[in-house]
Amino acid sequence: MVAALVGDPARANMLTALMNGRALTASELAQEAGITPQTASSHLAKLEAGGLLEPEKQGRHRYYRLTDDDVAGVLEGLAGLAARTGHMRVRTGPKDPALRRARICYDHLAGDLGVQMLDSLRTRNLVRQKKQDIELTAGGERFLARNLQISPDMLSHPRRPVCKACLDWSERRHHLAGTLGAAMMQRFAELKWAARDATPGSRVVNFTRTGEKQFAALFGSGKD
Amino acid sequence: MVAALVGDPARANMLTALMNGRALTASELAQEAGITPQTASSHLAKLEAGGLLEPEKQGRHRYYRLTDDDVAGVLEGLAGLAARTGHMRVRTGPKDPALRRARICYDHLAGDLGVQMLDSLRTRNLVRQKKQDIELTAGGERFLARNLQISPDMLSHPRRPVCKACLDWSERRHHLAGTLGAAMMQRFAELKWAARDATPGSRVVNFTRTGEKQFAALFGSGKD
DNA sequence: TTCATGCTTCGATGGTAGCCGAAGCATTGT
DNA sequence: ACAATGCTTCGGCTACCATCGAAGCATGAA
Repeated sequence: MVAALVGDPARANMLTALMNGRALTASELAQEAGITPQTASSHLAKLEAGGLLEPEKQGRHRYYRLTDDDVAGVLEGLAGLAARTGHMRVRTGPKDPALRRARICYDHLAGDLGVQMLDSLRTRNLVRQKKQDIELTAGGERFLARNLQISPDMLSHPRRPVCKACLDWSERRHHLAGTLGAAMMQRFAELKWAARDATPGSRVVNFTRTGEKQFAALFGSGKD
Repeated sequence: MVAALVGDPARANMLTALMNGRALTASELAQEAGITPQTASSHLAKLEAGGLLEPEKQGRHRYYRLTDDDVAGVLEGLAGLAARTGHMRVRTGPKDPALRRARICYDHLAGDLGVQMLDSLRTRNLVRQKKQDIELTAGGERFLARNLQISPDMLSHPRRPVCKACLDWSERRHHLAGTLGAAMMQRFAELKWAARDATPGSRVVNFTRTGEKQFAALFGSGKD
């Protein structure tokens, strides 16, 4: 089972080190986990067999990266659960500050800015949260149409909800997922407010200067 | 670490059995995992400490349920990853026929319809649930007076609460007990909407055709 | 009260998996 | 060719933890 793979501390440290989307060599991962290369080799083979990692040979190095964003998303969810109980592992969220600030979770915005955005939507009654479910209000629809040219009919999907609360790995609070979360992220990219980092596989989202200003104007809480 | 909890096969089986949102007793979970009760007890304590499960004591039974939708979501994500590598788990679906739909629990309605009724009351804010306790709202009192001719003073009792969440035997979710639950069931009988089955000792409740219609009109969720 | 049921705690056992040292390939550089 | 680096395989050791028997509580019923 997959969870058993993530359950081992050494492997968990390796996976956490890969959460920024970059690839690391086997020895780097060994050092990251505090184990010898031969032990790491065994772990990496298991992670690869479990479909969590994908290897890439380059010279005498062997680079490993997370298979895809689904894996990263699940790991983020696990980290979120762990954070709630205080039963956390040594590493608290991503150490990379850029990753902490804004990153891709599946297809929507996560990190500090992602949490901040949902907070803003909530306090201004653009969305309404009941228990786990979030729904768009009439005011929210107007807001989206006016400021981001997003209309409700773009958001309907047979099996996916428009809004969904997704537990944020680093912030330990919810950010916005669902078709709306995805659509907003896509709009940010189209407007050239933000773009995924050029490094292949990286999950960092870089905001442009004007993008940051516009984002703050729409979702800022005054202090940013 | 949370993943280590899910990683153990026995615990994984327990969690999978709880994925439908219903609650199961410790012994049922033990059987589900194929282990003895004392082993299960140890596992359940760990899952509870890890924040994945929440217990609910009822009589000499101890029911466990998943803490919230976040937990279920992460488990689903893990199952999704596992499914990609070819390792799937089968879903259990055996159980009884019409006793499951509607029956008497002490003196109130239980089964699918009982659970559905409480769900309906909750989503329409006719009752408010705080933790384990349920209380009738002002709108709920109006609703009862108008549709079932039940007034609040009929419900007061020295030792019994008006509303109480009772864990449903077949659905493993809450239905409504207390003096209100009893009064509503009694009213259903008086209105000839439903009656206990004729066979002695049977706990089945049979709804008449008109009763079923009326019940659905009051508490239906659209699909029934 | 006494009995039965459901669950937990205690203690001991065993299997499994992580771990490292040493040796074995593989690739690159001189 | 040889050496150096990076990674893997092998073997044995160790520690952890799931597991169960037996006994201890708690609750509900007779």
